[in-house]
Amino acid sequence: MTHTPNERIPEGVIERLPLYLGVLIQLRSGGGDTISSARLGELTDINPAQIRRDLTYFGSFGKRGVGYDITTLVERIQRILGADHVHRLALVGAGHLGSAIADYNGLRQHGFHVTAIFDNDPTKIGGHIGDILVQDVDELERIVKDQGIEIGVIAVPPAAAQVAADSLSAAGVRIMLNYTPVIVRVPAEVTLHNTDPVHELLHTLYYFLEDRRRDAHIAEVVI
Amino acid sequence: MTHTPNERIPEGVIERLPLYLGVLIQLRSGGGDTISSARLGELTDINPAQIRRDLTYFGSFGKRGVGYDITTLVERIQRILGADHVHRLALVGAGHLGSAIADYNGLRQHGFHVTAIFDNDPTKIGGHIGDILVQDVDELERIVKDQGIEIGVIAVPPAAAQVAADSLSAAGVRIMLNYTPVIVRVPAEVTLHNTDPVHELLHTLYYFLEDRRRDAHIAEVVI
DNA sequence: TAGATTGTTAATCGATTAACAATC
DNA sequence: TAGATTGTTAATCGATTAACAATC
Repeated sequence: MTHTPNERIPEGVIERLPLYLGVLIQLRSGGGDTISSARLGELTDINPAQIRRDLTYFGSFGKRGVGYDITTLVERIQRILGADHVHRLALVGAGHLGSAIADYNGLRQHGFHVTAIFDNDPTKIGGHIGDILVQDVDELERIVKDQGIEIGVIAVPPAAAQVAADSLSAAGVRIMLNYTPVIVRVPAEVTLHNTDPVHELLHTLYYFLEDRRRDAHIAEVVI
Repeated sequence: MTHTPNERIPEGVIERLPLYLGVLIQLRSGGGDTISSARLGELTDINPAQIRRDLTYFGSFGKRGVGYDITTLVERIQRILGADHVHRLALVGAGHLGSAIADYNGLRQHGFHVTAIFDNDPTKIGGHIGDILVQDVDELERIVKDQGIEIGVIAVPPAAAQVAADSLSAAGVRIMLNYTPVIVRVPAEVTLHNTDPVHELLHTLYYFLEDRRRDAHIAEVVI
């Protein structure tokens, strides 16, 4: 074991682990027992050498000549990512986006339990999403503290994003997902992740256009 | 101009451009006229040298000693990303997620027009989301072709994801966003982007836990 | 002219991958 | 033993950043 636990783990590794995990869980439920890095590479479109390299940051989980035991690998990756514990989650915003997130079964499968939902719209407060009560944002700080909620998901209109982030910070939440296009400011102790469908569309569009430009260029050269 | 148009552009650059664009549009609507890379760096948490480097892949848009003209820079980045044209978009899935995307104003601001929405649920077909009619997925291929839709967004339950992708491919869609945890297979000519909230949560959780582990370690050393 | 800030180079840093010895 | 596949090294490749000359 040359593995140094204090070595810095590249960001890319942490982005790929959830991908491996998803495929492995699917394989496990399909009754698979072992898998090679070559096969996992095919299923995820990732270079097998990279998969092996990624895993060795955390230890050696495979058997030479055989491959990786799927169940063991799932457990190891879950432990690495913190998905071996239940994490309570508060949703701010009970609109369509909030509902979509609350209804998404994948969360619970990975230990993320939506425990509270907040909104400021009196017509929504008191209602339910699934079987979770929608509560007043004014109660957020108290309820989040009481229930020991660690994660906040911001699914409100853009204008309300910063306020939501501030309430969550005040309530002691240290992990936030922001589904708003707004750049939200949070204290240093908060780990924040932003997702904006527009960014993803623009990003994808660029690569599509680049392909088309390249094809056009080739056509030109041929003519 | 040392700028070689055929030089390969790093992925990271294309991920940052939409971020710059968002901030610049905000600044423009706030009445700003020029901005320095230093200031833009503060607003986006990105190193100013990197911002300048990123932009020079596409030309030199600034004035030494002055900075960048905001309006010009917005237009340049929009052109680079393809956001200077209207792109028609079809939404597959009229549930909460589909509704959230259809209602999101940011899309239209960047030239993405949701032109058609499809579902297979008879109770949804014939209804409206905003002012867009929900149509039968069986009609997808014909309608997408007729309307010249270029982009497909998959917002269906996981079990229906591959079918949705296949229909979109058959209809000639070359850009897809998959909001499903399923790994969807598409022909080589399709540019696909995947988003899964679970991946984002796991990713964010890891960094949070890492911080906490580091703090614990420091505390240990101090004691 | 003095001050500011870009554009660009070169150095540094980090991530990916090919190759192969270890070993099941 | 022969075949397979990991774990690990070292080479390659690519991205970030500091530094500074160019120039507004």
